[in-house]
Amino acid sequence: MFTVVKTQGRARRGAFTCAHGGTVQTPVFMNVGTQAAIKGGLSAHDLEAIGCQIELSNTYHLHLRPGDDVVRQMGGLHKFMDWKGPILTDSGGFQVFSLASLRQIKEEGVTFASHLDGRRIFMGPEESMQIQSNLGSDIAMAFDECVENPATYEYAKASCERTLRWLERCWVEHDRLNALPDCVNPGQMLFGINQGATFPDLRVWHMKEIAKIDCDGYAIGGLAVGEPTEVMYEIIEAVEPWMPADKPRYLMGVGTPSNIIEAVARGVDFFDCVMPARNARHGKLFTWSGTLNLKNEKYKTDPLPIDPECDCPVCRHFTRAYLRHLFKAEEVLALRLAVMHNLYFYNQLMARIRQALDEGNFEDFRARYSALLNRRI
RNA sequence: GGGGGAAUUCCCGAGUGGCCAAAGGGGACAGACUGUAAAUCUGCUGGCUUUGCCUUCGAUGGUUCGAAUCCAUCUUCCCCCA
Repeated sequence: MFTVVKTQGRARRGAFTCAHGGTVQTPVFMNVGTQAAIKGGLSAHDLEAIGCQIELSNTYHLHLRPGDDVVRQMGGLHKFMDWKGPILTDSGGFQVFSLASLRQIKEEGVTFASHLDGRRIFMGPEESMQIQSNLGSDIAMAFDECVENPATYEYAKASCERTLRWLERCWVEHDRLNALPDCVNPGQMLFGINQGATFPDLRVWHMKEIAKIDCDGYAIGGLAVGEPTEVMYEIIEAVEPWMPADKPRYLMGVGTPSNIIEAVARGVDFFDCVMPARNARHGKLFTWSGTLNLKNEKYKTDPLPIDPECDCPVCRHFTRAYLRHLFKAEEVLALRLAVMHNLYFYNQLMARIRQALDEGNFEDFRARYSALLNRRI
Protein backbone atom coordinates (compact mmCIF):
# COMPACT_ATOMS: atom_id res chain seq x y z
CA MET A 1 0.00 0.00 0.00
CA PHE A 2 1.30 3.42 -1.00
CA THR A 3 0.25 6.83 0.28
CA VAL A 4 1.44 10.19 -0.97
CA VAL A 5 1.71 12.31 2.16
CA LYS A 6 2.77 15.59 0.64
CA THR A 7 3.83 17.04 -2.71
CA GLN A 8 5.98 19.96 -3.78
CA GLY A 9 5.73 20.60 -7.49
CA ARG A 10 5.96 17.11 -8.95
CA ALA A 11 8.04 15.84 -6.02
CA ARG A 12 6.25 13.43 -3.71
CA ARG A 13 6.74 12.56 -0.05
CA GLY A 14 5.17 9.17 0.59
CA ALA A 15 4.92 6.00 2.63
CA PHE A 16 4.87 2.46 1.31
CA THR A 17 3.91 -0.60 3.32
CA CYS A 18 5.23 -4.08 2.51
CA ALA A 19 4.40 -7.55 3.76
CA HIS A 20 7.70 -7.67 5.65
CA GLY A 21 9.28 -4.96 7.72
CA GLY A 22 6.52 -2.41 7.81
CA THR A 23 6.61 0.94 6.13
CA VAL A 24 9.19 2.49 3.84
CA GLN A 25 9.39 6.27 3.81
CA THR A 26 9.79 7.70 0.31
CA PRO A 27 11.62 8.99 -1.60
CA VAL A 28 13.88 6.07 -0.79
CA PHE A 29 17.16 4.60 -1.96
CA MET A 30 17.27 0.81 -2.07
CA ASN A 31 20.65 -0.58 -1.10
CA VAL A 32 21.90 -3.13 -3.60
CA GLY A 33 22.81 -6.60 -2.39
CA THR A 34 22.81 -8.47 -5.68
CA GLN A 35 23.87 -11.84 -4.29
CA ALA A 36 22.23 -11.37 -0.87
CA ALA A 37 25.25 -9.44 0.37
CA ILE A 38 26.48 -5.90 -0.02
CA LYS A 39 29.73 -6.07 -1.97
CA GLY A 40 32.60 -4.84 0.14
CA GLY A 41 31.83 -7.03 3.12
CA LEU A 42 28.57 -5.72 4.58
CA SER A 43 25.83 -7.90 6.03
CA ALA A 44 22.16 -7.16 6.48
CA HIS A 45 22.99 -6.14 10.04
CA ASP A 46 25.31 -3.44 8.72
CA LEU A 47 22.47 -2.19 6.53
CA GLU A 48 20.46 -1.44 9.65
CA ALA A 49 23.36 0.55 11.08
CA ILE A 50 23.64 2.76 7.99
CA GLY A 51 19.98 3.63 7.74
CA CYS A 52 18.88 1.34 4.92
CA GLN A 53 15.10 0.92 4.68
CA ILE A 54 14.84 -1.57 1.83
CA GLU A 55 17.28 -3.92 0.17
CA LEU A 56 17.51 -5.14 -3.43
CA SER A 57 18.71 -8.54 -4.62
CA ASN A 58 18.91 -10.17 -8.02
CA THR A 59 16.87 -12.97 -9.55
CA TYR A 60 19.42 -14.11 -12.17
CA HIS A 61 22.36 -14.20 -9.77
CA LEU A 62 20.55 -15.97 -6.93
CA HIS A 63 18.99 -18.44 -9.36
CA LEU A 64 22.47 -19.40 -10.55
CA ARG A 65 23.98 -19.45 -7.09
CA PRO A 66 22.99 -20.78 -4.61
CA GLY A 67 19.73 -21.51 -6.50
CA ASP A 68 16.33 -20.15 -5.58
CA ASP A 69 15.33 -23.67 -4.48
CA VAL A 70 18.06 -23.47 -1.84
CA VAL A 71 16.88 -20.05 -0.67
CA ARG A 72 13.30 -21.30 -0.52
CA GLN A 73 14.37 -24.33 1.49
CA MET A 74 16.17 -22.02 3.90
CA GLY A 75 12.97 -20.13 4.51
CA GLY A 76 13.22 -17.37 1.93
CA LEU A 77 15.63 -14.52 1.33
CA HIS A 78 14.75 -12.58 4.49
CA LYS A 79 15.71 -15.49 6.73
CA PHE A 80 18.59 -16.55 4.53
CA MET A 81 20.42 -13.23 4.82
CA ASP A 82 18.81 -12.23 8.13
CA TRP A 83 17.34 -8.99 6.85
CA LYS A 84 14.13 -8.00 8.54
CA GLY A 85 13.22 -5.10 6.26
CA PRO A 86 11.59 -5.17 2.84
CA ILE A 87 13.33 -6.73 -0.15
CA LEU A 88 12.86 -5.96 -3.83
CA THR A 89 14.16 -8.47 -6.34
CA ASP A 90 15.22 -7.36 -9.77
CA SER A 91 13.88 -9.70 -12.42
CA GLY A 92 16.93 -10.53 -14.51
CA GLY A 93 15.91 -7.94 -17.08
CA PHE A 94 19.06 -5.94 -16.46
CA GLN A 95 21.16 -9.01 -17.23
CA VAL A 96 19.52 -9.09 -20.67
CA PHE A 97 21.43 -5.82 -21.10
CA SER A 98 24.60 -6.35 -19.06
CA LEU A 99 25.17 -9.92 -20.28
CA ALA A 100 24.15 -9.09 -23.85
CA SER A 101 27.00 -11.10 -25.33
CA LEU A 102 25.90 -14.20 -23.41
CA ARG A 103 22.20 -14.38 -24.28
CA GLN A 104 19.60 -14.80 -26.99
CA ILE A 105 16.15 -13.19 -26.89
CA LYS A 106 13.02 -14.81 -28.25
CA GLU A 107 9.34 -14.16 -27.71
CA GLU A 108 9.22 -16.95 -25.14
CA GLY A 109 12.08 -15.51 -23.08
CA VAL A 110 15.85 -15.26 -22.85
CA THR A 111 18.47 -17.99 -22.96
CA PHE A 112 21.61 -17.05 -21.07
CA ALA A 113 24.96 -18.78 -21.18
CA SER A 114 25.73 -18.64 -17.47
CA HIS A 115 28.56 -16.19 -16.80
CA LEU A 116 29.80 -18.68 -14.19
CA ASP A 117 30.15 -21.85 -16.26
CA GLY A 118 28.46 -21.34 -19.63
CA ARG A 119 25.54 -23.63 -18.77
CA ARG A 120 22.34 -22.68 -20.63
CA ILE A 121 19.77 -20.91 -18.45
CA PHE A 122 16.32 -20.16 -19.83
CA MET A 123 14.45 -17.31 -18.22
CA GLY A 124 11.13 -15.99 -19.41
CA PRO A 125 8.42 -14.07 -17.55
CA GLU A 126 7.10 -17.21 -15.85
CA GLU A 127 10.54 -18.42 -14.75
CA SER A 128 11.46 -15.00 -13.37
CA MET A 129 8.22 -14.88 -11.37
CA GLN A 130 8.77 -18.42 -10.08
CA ILE A 131 12.31 -17.62 -8.95
CA GLN A 132 11.23 -14.38 -7.27
CA SER A 133 8.37 -16.23 -5.59
CA ASN A 134 10.83 -18.78 -4.24
CA LEU A 135 13.07 -16.00 -2.98
CA GLY A 136 10.06 -14.58 -1.18
CA SER A 137 10.85 -10.93 -1.81
CA ASP A 138 8.30 -8.23 -0.99
CA ILE A 139 8.45 -6.68 -4.43
CA ALA A 140 8.97 -8.68 -7.60
CA MET A 141 9.99 -6.81 -10.73
CA ALA A 142 8.46 -7.73 -14.08
CA PHE A 143 10.79 -9.51 -16.49
CA ASP A 144 11.75 -6.96 -19.14
CA GLU A 145 14.39 -6.21 -21.69
CA CYS A 146 16.65 -3.34 -20.72
CA VAL A 147 17.70 -1.95 -24.10
CA GLU A 148 21.08 -0.34 -24.63
CA ASN A 149 21.17 3.29 -25.76
CA PRO A 150 21.40 4.38 -28.45
CA ALA A 151 18.90 1.95 -29.97
CA THR A 152 17.08 2.21 -33.30
CA TYR A 153 13.42 3.15 -33.22
CA GLU A 154 12.49 -0.15 -34.83
CA TYR A 155 14.35 -2.22 -32.28
CA ALA A 156 13.08 -0.17 -29.33
CA LYS A 157 9.49 -0.46 -30.56
CA ALA A 158 9.61 -4.21 -31.07
CA SER A 159 11.39 -4.65 -27.75
CA CYS A 160 8.97 -2.61 -25.64
CA GLU A 161 6.00 -4.29 -27.32
CA ARG A 162 7.48 -7.63 -26.27
CA THR A 163 8.21 -6.31 -22.77
CA LEU A 164 4.50 -5.40 -22.56
CA ARG A 165 3.49 -8.95 -23.54
CA TRP A 166 5.96 -10.26 -20.99
CA LEU A 167 4.36 -8.08 -18.28
CA GLU A 168 0.96 -9.58 -19.07
CA ARG A 169 2.45 -13.05 -18.64
CA CYS A 170 4.26 -11.95 -15.45
CA TRP A 171 1.02 -10.66 -13.97
CA VAL A 172 -0.83 -13.92 -14.61
CA GLU A 173 1.97 -16.11 -13.27
CA HIS A 174 2.59 -13.86 -10.26
CA ASP A 175 -1.13 -14.00 -9.39
CA ARG A 176 -1.11 -17.79 -9.67
CA LEU A 177 2.02 -18.20 -7.51
CA ASN A 178 0.80 -15.88 -4.73
CA ALA A 179 -2.36 -18.01 -4.40
CA LEU A 180 -0.45 -21.26 -3.88
CA PRO A 181 -0.82 -22.62 -0.33
CA ASP A 182 2.93 -23.01 0.18
CA CYS A 183 3.86 -19.57 -1.21
CA VAL A 184 6.89 -18.16 0.66
CA ASN A 185 5.50 -14.61 0.66
CA PRO A 186 1.84 -14.44 -0.41
CA GLY A 187 1.93 -10.69 0.07
CA GLN A 188 4.56 -10.25 -2.65
CA MET A 189 3.84 -7.30 -4.92
CA LEU A 190 4.60 -6.85 -8.61
CA PHE A 191 6.03 -3.74 -10.28
CA GLY A 192 5.77 -3.21 -14.05
CA ILE A 193 8.62 -1.64 -16.00
CA ASN A 194 8.41 1.05 -18.64
CA GLN A 195 10.73 0.78 -21.64
CA GLY A 196 11.03 2.49 -25.03
CA ALA A 197 14.65 3.65 -25.10
CA THR A 198 15.00 7.40 -25.77
CA PHE A 199 11.82 7.77 -27.85
CA PRO A 200 9.19 9.77 -25.95
CA ASP A 201 6.30 8.49 -28.07
CA LEU A 202 7.26 4.86 -27.44
CA ARG A 203 7.81 5.58 -23.76
CA VAL A 204 4.40 7.22 -23.38
CA TRP A 205 2.59 4.55 -25.39
CA HIS A 206 4.27 1.82 -23.33
CA MET A 207 3.53 3.57 -20.04
CA LYS A 208 -0.15 3.93 -20.91
CA GLU A 209 -0.31 0.25 -21.81
CA ILE A 210 1.38 -1.08 -18.67
CA ALA A 211 -0.72 1.26 -16.52
CA LYS A 212 -3.76 -0.72 -17.69
CA ILE A 213 -2.35 -3.75 -15.88
CA ASP A 214 -2.96 -3.51 -12.17
CA CYS A 215 0.60 -3.52 -10.83
CA ASP A 216 1.54 -2.43 -7.30
CA GLY A 217 4.04 0.06 -8.65
CA TYR A 218 5.66 1.19 -11.88
CA ALA A 219 9.31 1.51 -12.75
CA ILE A 220 11.13 3.40 -15.45
CA GLY A 221 13.83 1.11 -16.77
CA GLY A 222 16.36 1.39 -19.54
CA LEU A 223 17.76 4.74 -18.47
CA ALA A 224 21.33 5.64 -17.50
CA VAL A 225 22.47 3.03 -20.02
CA GLY A 226 24.39 5.25 -22.40
CA GLU A 227 22.17 8.25 -23.10
CA PRO A 228 23.06 11.81 -22.01
CA THR A 229 21.74 12.86 -18.59
CA GLU A 230 19.51 15.52 -20.12
CA VAL A 231 17.83 12.88 -22.29
CA MET A 232 17.18 10.80 -19.19
CA TYR A 233 15.46 13.77 -17.54
CA GLU A 234 13.40 14.44 -20.67
CA ILE A 235 12.20 10.83 -20.75
CA ILE A 236 11.20 10.95 -17.07
CA GLU A 237 9.28 14.17 -17.72
CA ALA A 238 7.53 12.63 -20.71
CA VAL A 239 6.50 9.45 -18.90
CA GLU A 240 5.69 10.70 -15.41
CA PRO A 241 2.28 12.26 -16.22
CA TRP A 242 1.10 8.81 -17.36
CA MET A 243 2.29 6.96 -14.27
CA PRO A 244 -0.59 6.22 -11.85
CA ALA A 245 -0.34 8.88 -9.13
CA ASP A 246 -1.43 6.51 -6.39
CA LYS A 247 1.31 3.97 -7.09
CA PRO A 248 5.02 4.24 -6.31
CA ARG A 249 7.39 5.20 -9.13
CA TYR A 250 10.80 3.58 -9.30
CA LEU A 251 13.65 4.85 -11.48
CA MET A 252 15.79 1.76 -11.96
CA GLY A 253 19.54 1.89 -11.54
CA VAL A 254 19.84 5.63 -10.97
CA GLY A 255 22.11 7.23 -10.02
CA THR A 256 24.37 10.03 -8.90
CA PRO A 257 23.19 12.19 -5.98
CA SER A 258 22.35 14.88 -8.50
CA ASN A 259 20.39 12.41 -10.69
CA ILE A 260 18.36 11.38 -7.64
CA ILE A 261 17.54 14.93 -6.58
CA GLU A 262 16.53 15.81 -10.14
CA ALA A 263 14.41 12.67 -10.49
CA VAL A 264 12.66 13.32 -7.16
CA ALA A 265 11.85 16.77 -8.53
CA ARG A 266 10.28 14.98 -11.51
CA GLY A 267 8.08 12.74 -9.38
CA VAL A 268 10.14 9.60 -8.67
CA ASP A 269 9.81 7.77 -5.33
CA PHE A 270 12.20 4.77 -5.48
CA PHE A 271 15.83 4.47 -6.52
CA ASP A 272 18.59 1.94 -6.55
CA CYS A 273 22.12 2.11 -7.86
CA VAL A 274 25.37 0.20 -7.58
CA MET A 275 27.29 3.45 -7.82
CA PRO A 276 27.75 4.25 -4.13
CA ALA A 277 29.03 0.74 -3.37
CA ARG A 278 31.13 0.30 -6.50
CA ASN A 279 32.67 3.75 -6.35
CA ALA A 280 33.42 3.22 -2.66
CA ARG A 281 35.29 0.03 -3.47
CA HIS A 282 37.30 2.05 -5.99
CA GLY A 283 38.09 4.79 -3.49
CA LYS A 284 35.66 7.41 -4.74
CA LEU A 285 33.62 8.76 -1.88
CA PHE A 286 30.62 11.05 -1.63
CA THR A 287 30.56 14.01 0.74
CA TRP A 288 28.24 16.94 1.37
CA SER A 289 30.69 19.17 -0.49
CA GLY A 290 31.32 16.89 -3.48
CA THR A 291 33.16 13.70 -4.35
CA LEU A 292 36.74 12.81 -3.55
CA ASN A 293 39.19 10.08 -4.57
CA LEU A 294 40.62 8.83 -1.31
CA LYS A 295 43.58 7.21 -3.10
CA ASN A 296 44.89 10.60 -4.18
CA GLU A 297 48.28 11.54 -2.80
CA LYS A 298 46.90 14.73 -1.26
CA TYR A 299 45.14 12.68 1.43
CA LYS A 300 48.32 10.92 2.57
CA THR A 301 48.48 12.77 5.88
CA ASP A 302 45.00 14.29 5.93
CA PRO A 303 43.73 14.16 9.52
CA LEU A 304 40.09 14.90 8.57
CA PRO A 305 37.38 12.25 8.33
CA ILE A 306 36.04 11.47 4.81
CA ASP A 307 33.38 14.13 5.35
CA PRO A 308 33.55 16.46 8.35
CA GLU A 309 29.79 16.98 7.96
CA CYS A 310 29.06 13.25 8.14
CA ASP A 311 28.28 11.39 11.36
CA CYS A 312 28.48 7.86 9.98
CA PRO A 313 30.39 5.22 11.98
CA VAL A 314 33.39 5.63 9.68
CA CYS A 315 33.60 9.42 9.78
CA ARG A 316 33.19 9.42 13.55
CA HIS A 317 36.37 7.39 14.06
CA PHE A 318 38.76 7.29 11.10
CA THR A 319 40.89 9.79 9.17
CA ARG A 320 41.31 10.11 5.41
CA ALA A 321 44.99 9.30 5.91
CA TYR A 322 44.14 5.99 7.59
CA LEU A 323 41.55 5.03 4.98
CA ARG A 324 43.92 5.95 2.16
CA HIS A 325 46.53 3.72 3.76
CA LEU A 326 44.02 0.84 3.93
CA PHE A 327 43.30 1.29 0.21
CA LYS A 328 46.96 1.46 -0.78
CA ALA A 329 47.70 -1.60 1.36
CA GLU A 330 44.71 -3.38 -0.20
CA GLU A 331 43.22 -4.23 3.16
CA VAL A 332 39.63 -5.49 2.81
CA LEU A 333 38.75 -3.16 5.66
CA ALA A 334 39.18 -0.26 3.22
CA LEU A 335 36.31 -1.61 1.11
CA ARG A 336 34.03 -2.22 4.04
CA LEU A 337 34.56 1.21 5.60
CA ALA A 338 34.30 3.07 2.29
CA VAL A 339 31.10 1.24 1.31
CA MET A 340 29.61 1.90 4.74
CA HIS A 341 30.28 5.60 4.34
CA ASN A 342 28.90 5.89 0.81
CA LEU A 343 25.73 3.94 1.58
CA TYR A 344 25.21 5.93 4.75
CA PHE A 345 25.62 9.05 2.62
CA TYR A 346 22.99 7.88 0.12
CA ASN A 347 20.53 6.94 2.85
CA GLN A 348 21.20 10.27 4.54
CA LEU A 349 20.70 12.05 1.21
CA MET A 350 17.23 10.50 0.96
CA ALA A 351 16.49 11.37 4.59
CA ARG A 352 17.37 14.99 3.90
CA ILE A 353 15.28 15.01 0.73
CA ARG A 354 12.32 13.70 2.75
CA GLN A 355 12.93 16.27 5.46
CA ALA A 356 13.05 19.04 2.88
CA LEU A 357 9.76 17.79 1.42
CA ASP A 358 8.22 17.57 4.89
CA GLU A 359 9.28 21.13 5.61
CA GLY A 360 8.27 22.42 2.19
CA ASN A 361 11.75 23.58 1.17
CA PHE A 362 12.74 20.88 -1.30
CA GLU A 363 13.42 23.43 -4.06
CA ASP A 364 15.91 25.19 -1.79
CA PHE A 365 17.58 21.87 -1.08
CA ARG A 366 17.67 21.08 -4.79
CA ALA A 367 19.16 24.46 -5.67
CA ARG A 368 21.82 24.10 -3.01
CA TYR A 369 22.90 20.50 -3.57
CA SER A 370 21.98 19.22 -7.03
CA ALA A 371 25.13 20.41 -8.78
CA LEU A 372 27.29 20.64 -5.66
CA LEU A 373 27.17 16.95 -4.78
CA ASN A 374 28.53 15.84 -8.16
CA ARG A 375 31.39 18.31 -7.95
CA ARG A 376 34.92 17.00 -7.52
CA ILE A 377 36.71 18.26 -4.42
C1' G B 1 94.54 -17.02 -2.01
C1' G B 2 92.23 -19.50 -6.74
C1' G B 3 88.06 -19.90 -10.16
C1' G B 4 83.27 -18.41 -12.04
C1' G B 5 79.07 -14.99 -12.52
C1' A B 6 76.53 -10.26 -12.25
C1' A B 7 75.80 -4.67 -12.41
C1' U B 8 69.71 -1.87 -17.21
C1' U B 9 65.35 3.76 -16.58
C1' C B 10 61.66 4.15 -8.82
C1' C B 11 62.02 -1.68 -7.97
C1' C B 12 62.30 -6.62 -10.28
C1' G B 13 63.67 -7.91 -15.03
C1' A B 14 64.16 -8.63 -20.88
C1' G B 15 67.62 -6.89 -24.28
C1' U B 16 74.33 -9.39 -26.45
C1' G B 17 76.29 -4.05 -32.65
C1' G B 18 71.67 -0.02 -35.90
C1' C B 19 64.28 -1.53 -35.87
C1' C B 20 66.43 1.10 -28.04
C1' A B 21 64.31 6.25 -24.22
C1' A B 22 65.04 0.53 -23.97
C1' A B 23 59.88 -5.64 -23.70
C1' G B 24 57.15 -7.50 -19.49
C1' G B 25 55.83 -7.25 -14.37
C1' G B 26 55.51 -4.35 -9.81
C1' G B 27 55.13 0.21 -7.49
C1' A B 28 53.87 5.38 -7.96
C1' C B 29 50.60 8.96 -10.07
C1' A B 30 45.82 9.99 -12.29
C1' G B 31 40.98 8.85 -14.61
C1' A B 32 36.41 5.92 -15.45
C1' C B 33 32.40 3.50 -12.95
C1' U B 34 24.43 4.63 -12.86
C1' G B 35 18.19 -2.20 -12.07
C1' U B 36 26.87 -5.31 -10.11
C1' A B 37 30.44 -11.06 -15.03
C1' A B 38 33.49 -4.83 -11.57
C1' A B 39 38.31 -5.31 -4.50
C1' U B 40 37.41 -3.99 -11.93
C1' C B 41 38.99 -1.34 -16.21
C1' U B 42 41.87 2.67 -18.63
C1' G B 43 45.82 6.10 -19.00
C1' C B 44 50.66 7.50 -17.48
C1' U B 45 55.72 6.69 -15.51
C1' G B 46 64.00 10.57 -18.25
C1' G B 47 64.01 15.81 -20.20
C1' C B 48 62.88 19.41 -24.05
C1' U B 49 61.46 24.77 -27.92
C1' U B 50 58.34 16.95 -29.55
C1' U B 51 57.50 14.80 -37.84
C1' G B 52 62.95 16.19 -34.09
C1' C B 53 66.72 16.85 -30.34
C1' C B 54 69.33 16.02 -25.62
C1' U B 55 70.63 12.90 -21.40
C1' U B 56 70.36 7.70 -19.70
C1' C B 57 71.69 0.83 -19.23
C1' G B 58 78.01 0.65 -12.36
C1' A B 59 82.76 4.11 -13.60
C1' U B 60 86.58 5.53 -16.95
C1' G B 61 89.00 4.87 -21.48
C1' G B 62 88.87 2.44 -26.25
C1' U B 63 87.08 -0.31 -31.03
C1' U B 64 83.23 1.12 -34.73
C1' C B 65 79.94 5.12 -39.55
C1' G B 66 77.06 3.50 -35.15
C1' A B 67 77.72 0.63 -28.36
C1' A B 68 73.05 -1.06 -23.02
C1' U B 69 75.27 -4.73 -26.33
C1' C B 70 82.48 -5.67 -28.32
C1' C B 71 87.60 -4.69 -25.71
C1' A B 72 90.68 -2.86 -21.38
C1' U B 73 91.07 -1.19 -16.51
C1' C B 74 88.61 0.03 -12.07
C1' U B 75 84.48 -0.31 -8.35
C1' U B 76 80.67 -3.11 -6.02
C1' C B 77 77.91 -7.56 -5.27
C1' C B 78 76.99 -13.02 -5.59
C1' C B 79 78.54 -18.26 -5.99
C1' C B 80 82.18 -22.28 -5.81
C1' C B 81 87.08 -24.22 -4.26
C1' A B 82 90.86 -23.57 -0.47
